[in-house]
Amino acid sequence: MENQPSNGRKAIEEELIKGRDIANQLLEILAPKSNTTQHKGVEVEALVLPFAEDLVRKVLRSLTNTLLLLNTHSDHVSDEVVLPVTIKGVSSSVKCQKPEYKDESFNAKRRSGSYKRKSSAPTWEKNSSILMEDGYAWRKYGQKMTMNAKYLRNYYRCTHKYDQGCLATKQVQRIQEDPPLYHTTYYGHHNCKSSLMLEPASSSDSSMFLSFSNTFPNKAEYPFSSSLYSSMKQEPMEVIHEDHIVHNQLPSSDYHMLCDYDLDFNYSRYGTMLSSTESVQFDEVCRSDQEFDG
DNA sequence: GTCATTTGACCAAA
DNA sequence: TTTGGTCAAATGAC
Repeated sequence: MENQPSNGRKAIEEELIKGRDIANQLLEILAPKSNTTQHKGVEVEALVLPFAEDLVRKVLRSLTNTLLLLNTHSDHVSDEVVLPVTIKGVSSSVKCQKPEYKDESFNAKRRSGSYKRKSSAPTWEKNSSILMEDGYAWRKYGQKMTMNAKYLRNYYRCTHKYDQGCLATKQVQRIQEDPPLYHTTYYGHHNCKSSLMLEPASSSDSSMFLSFSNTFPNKAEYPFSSSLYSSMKQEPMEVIHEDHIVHNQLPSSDYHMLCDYDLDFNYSRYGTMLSSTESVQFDEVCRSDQEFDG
């Protein structure tokens, strides 16, 4: 970051300050400020949540803009957890290419010629001690035991691969048992409109790039990063907080994850978590080993 | 009925 | 030939 041009650095600082301020506002709203807030219960939540959600969106936008700036003005992000790289022949900052396939080629059973191994260069990689959602709707399409790995590798594609031609995929592999450590590798960029992350920010052209920018560095470096949690159709919601996975049955009309930013302040302190439509009591906390252990 | 996951098979890169 | 990524039928949940 030291090498940022002054205008770029200024813009980054502004974005970070903005994000911090909005996060502070959000914290004030969510923090149990007084008894009056508490005993009003549900009505207060109903009033507060939409505003809180709006603030979170602003925080996310600000932070993703920051990451955009970082990637625009720097060849690398100095972080050992998130490794933005470039797909072979495709800059990470350009919008996604159109899907290679045509509609007619999608008809059905192509058991030949469709197993091309992807480029060995991922778009993003990250290691995380917690399993984080990333703001996109993923559909698992396979799992495999790989060489030199103790655990299954899980393969996910964007849910909108077929309806919007989104070619983004990711692989999640548990690499360590205790403490749990997961390696997530992203390939390609989202060109779908599955996420609130695509809500147009000030610079609309960045949306494609931002689609993967939400893999923030660790929270130690970005203490004001925020978190919403996901809801999944047909599956108990998994929220991992401090090495725990919290399962909640969240009805959801769409297989749509909100975002995954790891919130710095302690959610368990408030006993609730936020989605776009509801807050859910944390009443069950358990460690889960089942998803990636097969 | 619809949609997501599971899982064995297929296929191409290494 | 081995390994890894993807397909698609079977299955299950809602």
